[in-house]
Amino acid sequence: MYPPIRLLDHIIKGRGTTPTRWIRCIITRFRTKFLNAAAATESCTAVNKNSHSSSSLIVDEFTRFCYQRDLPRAIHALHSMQKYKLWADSITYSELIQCCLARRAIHHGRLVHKHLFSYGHRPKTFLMNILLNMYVKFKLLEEAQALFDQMPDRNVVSWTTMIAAYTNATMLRDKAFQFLILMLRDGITPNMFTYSSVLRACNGLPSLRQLHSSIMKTGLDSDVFVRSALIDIYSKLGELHDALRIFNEMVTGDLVVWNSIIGAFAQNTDGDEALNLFRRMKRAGFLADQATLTSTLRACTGLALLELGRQVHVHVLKFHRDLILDNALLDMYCKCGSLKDANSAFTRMGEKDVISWSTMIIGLAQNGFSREALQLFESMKASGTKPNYITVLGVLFACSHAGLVEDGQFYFQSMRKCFGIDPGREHYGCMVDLLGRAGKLDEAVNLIHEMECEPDAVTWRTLLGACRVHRNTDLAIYSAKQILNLESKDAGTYVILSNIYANSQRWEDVAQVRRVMRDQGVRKEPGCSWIEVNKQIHAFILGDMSHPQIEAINMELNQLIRRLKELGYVPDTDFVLQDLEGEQKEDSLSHHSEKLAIVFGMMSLSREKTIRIRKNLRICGDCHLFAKLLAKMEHRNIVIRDPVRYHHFSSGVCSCGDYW
DNA sequence: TTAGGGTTAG
Repeated sequence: MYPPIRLLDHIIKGRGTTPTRWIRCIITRFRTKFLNAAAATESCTAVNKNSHSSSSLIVDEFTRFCYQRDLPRAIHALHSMQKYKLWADSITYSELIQCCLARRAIHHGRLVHKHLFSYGHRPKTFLMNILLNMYVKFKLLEEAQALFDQMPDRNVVSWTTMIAAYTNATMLRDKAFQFLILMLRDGITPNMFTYSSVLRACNGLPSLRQLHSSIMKTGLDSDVFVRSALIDIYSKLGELHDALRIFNEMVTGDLVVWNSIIGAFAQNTDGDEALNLFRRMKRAGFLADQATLTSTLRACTGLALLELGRQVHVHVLKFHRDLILDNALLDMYCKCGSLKDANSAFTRMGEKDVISWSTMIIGLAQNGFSREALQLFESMKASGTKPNYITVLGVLFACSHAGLVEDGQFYFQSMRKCFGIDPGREHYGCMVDLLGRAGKLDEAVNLIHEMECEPDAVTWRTLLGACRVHRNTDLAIYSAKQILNLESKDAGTYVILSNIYANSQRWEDVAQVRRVMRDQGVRKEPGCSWIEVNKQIHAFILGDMSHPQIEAINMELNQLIRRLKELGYVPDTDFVLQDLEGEQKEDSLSHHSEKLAIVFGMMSLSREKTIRIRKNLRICGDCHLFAKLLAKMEHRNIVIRDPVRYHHFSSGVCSCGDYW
């Protein structure tokens, strides 16, 4: 027998002493934890031998059922106690309430609450806190608040429970701060529990810095919970330097703090740093858990590192099924453009939630399988999973990227009625895209004017993109001006505007745009493409000659272009964003970063391997044509991921059907 | 004896 149990048995059997009910409960609880329910029952029976009154028997029986976690019997016994106006001790009730929580039995929880307050009886603060926590965990904040208002004595736990409750309710985060102030006015000192909760409620740097300095004064910033909350909130507010500084100041880690900092970089699209930290963590001797792997997968997803992602997948298999991790794995395969792996991961999932379905729908749509995405959406509805804001966005995205105008309009018009989702700015954006791509520019403009919320720069950029495709100069200039009113330093828009003027030979306007760009210090982000070869990431930037094999790559590229021209390839110079002429125009196109990356991939990877490229800007028409023809001529599979979607090139065609 | 931090889809 576990040694402390012997000692407890010694106490229980008593040598003449009768343990108080409180001690007996502790013993029963101890036995439940370390032995089993039968042993707990045995110790209750041992206690009962000393009890003679029937009321004591009823209470003891209730106690036993509570510790055995036999909810129906415990509730049944509770009714008897209620009839005889009997009460058990606080710890027994706390066991019962925890049991109600675990079984999601709110009805029984409310019954216990009623019992505790019947006949003018008032439970201790400790027990009221347990009840408070129960309502919070059931997300019944109004009931929690009502109970809190009734409490004659509120201690630091009562206040912290409410603060944590409001922090978790995103819409009510301001209340968490108000409660901290009220708590201080009430003379209650916050502790590490309070701070680790309230930190997440900070919505801006000033409030965070102020709170951080109060925490520093108490010295509680050394607490690991407070520290990881600090790292997390600084990174969520985009202050990664502060997050990393707090992390580095730490003397010893624990796993969650590592997870905080890895998650911070993975979410802030700095996957490289996240992966570096992951390696550092492993060197420091920590074993990754589900949260670590989820963040690591997200970093792979952001960087489109399929091979590394597959390695993480091997680690994932060592763990029990975890829905969040499974979803991250699914997204990784979708975003790395490997739909085959994504499909098998999706099929193998034990449990699927709205995120799993949405990830797969969006993944299919982005990879050019719009019809399949819509079919999956129908299966999702049939499975009983309710679509949300993002699911519908994925569905509309699928329609707009395949020119399915009627389907898109149907889903858009029925989303409120069928799924109870109000169309947001992003849904309108998808519709503007859908109509714009299909050449229905007037309808797209009308829709923008009908929007229930203000259009933003993204909405206008969508329209501008459609204007470029359908060569509507006037509307393009109008859209560009709308964008620049909202975002005066948007480099891409200036470049497009100057290009539109150049195509219309309006050289004075071109000069004017260039002048504004110079005066405002606007610089266009250079095109950059990445490719993973032998676990190394190779970056190609337009105009950058630093890659060690750049000369060989350029020679190979020029040769390929010559051979493609013999087969009828004509560079599409419409995409040149400068007012250059003839040969020069063609030359600036021929060194777009994705072309360099593709050629490098061809030189480095065996023919059966897919060449996978990720790039920071959208692919231009000329590179698209180049990739299609090259895929055919060289019998290669090429996948290019741009910031919006994927292009799978094979046998001279692209999965996007030249519609993007 | 009760309360706290990190992980997934646009």
